Amino acid sequence: MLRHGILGLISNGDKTGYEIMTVFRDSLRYFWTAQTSQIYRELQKMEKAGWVSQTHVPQVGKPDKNVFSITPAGRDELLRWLRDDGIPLRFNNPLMMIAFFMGERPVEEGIDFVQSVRDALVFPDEGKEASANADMYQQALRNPEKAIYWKFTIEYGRRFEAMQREWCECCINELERLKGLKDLQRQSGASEASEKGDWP
Amino acid sequence: MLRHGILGLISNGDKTGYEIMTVFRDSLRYFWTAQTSQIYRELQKMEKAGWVSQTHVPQVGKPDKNVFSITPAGRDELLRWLRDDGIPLRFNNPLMMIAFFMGERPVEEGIDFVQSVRDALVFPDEGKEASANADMYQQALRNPEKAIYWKFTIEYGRRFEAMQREWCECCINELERLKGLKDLQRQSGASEASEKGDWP
DNA sequence: TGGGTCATGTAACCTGTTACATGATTAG
DNA sequence: CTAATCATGTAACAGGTTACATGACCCA
Repeated sequence: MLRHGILGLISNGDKTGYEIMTVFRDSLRYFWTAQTSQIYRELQKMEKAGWVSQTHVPQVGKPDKNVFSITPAGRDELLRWLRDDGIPLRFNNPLMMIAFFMGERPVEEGIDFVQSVRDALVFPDEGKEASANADMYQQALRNPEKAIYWKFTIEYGRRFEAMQREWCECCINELERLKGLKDLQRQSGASEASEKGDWP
Repeated sequence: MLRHGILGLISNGDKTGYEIMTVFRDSLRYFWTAQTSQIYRELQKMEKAGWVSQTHVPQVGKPDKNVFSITPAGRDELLRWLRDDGIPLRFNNPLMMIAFFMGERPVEEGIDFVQSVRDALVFPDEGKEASANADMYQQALRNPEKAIYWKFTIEYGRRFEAMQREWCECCINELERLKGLKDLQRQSGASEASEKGDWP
């Protein structure tokens, strides 16, 4: 996955490992993270596979750099990947792994947990995003066919975050109700209550 | 993550590696997958860490089994994890990685791609789910405080899938519009058109 | 003078995937 | 008779994380 992601970035113009790192950090971070160590390792493997070629560029006042360019074989591989590698729909979600076992803790702490999740959800300011990666936006103006998919991934992130926020609100409501029920039970003896959800 | 997930499962009752595998396969698969090879490896590490203890149980007519039980130290670790390990909100999404570079292909193939994504989204039938893991549902009846979180994770899956389906529909609409625009440009010379999205 | 940016990586480790191996019982 | 279920793993590889190391230049 990362290997092909890097290949896709280089296909939009030659890049150094450092530049690739900044694109992941500033633009793709909402769906993928990558450490420099991993990027440099993948670049070496890609060169061995013949997908990219490397040029050493001496610089003055800055460290020298290694610029990577895509080869014809790399272009073939990029298209093969996009065509043939299938659709990955299920991926591990560590947030749900934790949520699944939250019943081990008291209800009050469960409410705190879901509230922290909700508060941590802040979708990026579009103005900031634009300035963070100005050259991507420049390219987009010249190439609407690529820009449309970049917009799609941003939109996906926006919707995902909205969905999660709504989910948090419903969870908090249900947990508050359960808490109220438990408080009642602690005061009186035994009691029954209707168990109906908030869910549509 | 997986290590603590396994610990959580064992905390709800002693289990063999095989049983843990079936729970991941039948119930947790919507947010986490795990291979048997990985489960057995983690169990050995957990025993070395003192989180679980292992008992060899000879059987007749079936292979012998190793049953794992949680230790007091394991219970402490489970609660520590749930309390202190922070909230993981960003995780790599391979679907978006592919979508981001789909502009390398012709618009028609982009439409096919998004349609395949949409068609591959099928949320599990709740009736089937219930029968797949009958003992979990039995436990849920006796323990509503745990059951509520299990319901939350299922609900998250349902909402996530609905969100993705809507996203696909919007993408298809926009791509069809772009395709129409390109067809027009191919017929006549140059032309302008308003670039406004479907997005709210 | 101290922190940020540009620019490169290595080493060790942890986590996840794929492929292989065994072997009895049971249900169709 | 054949496929699935129960039940255990190992080995090799691929992918991701953490920590460390270097060094000049520029801005406050």
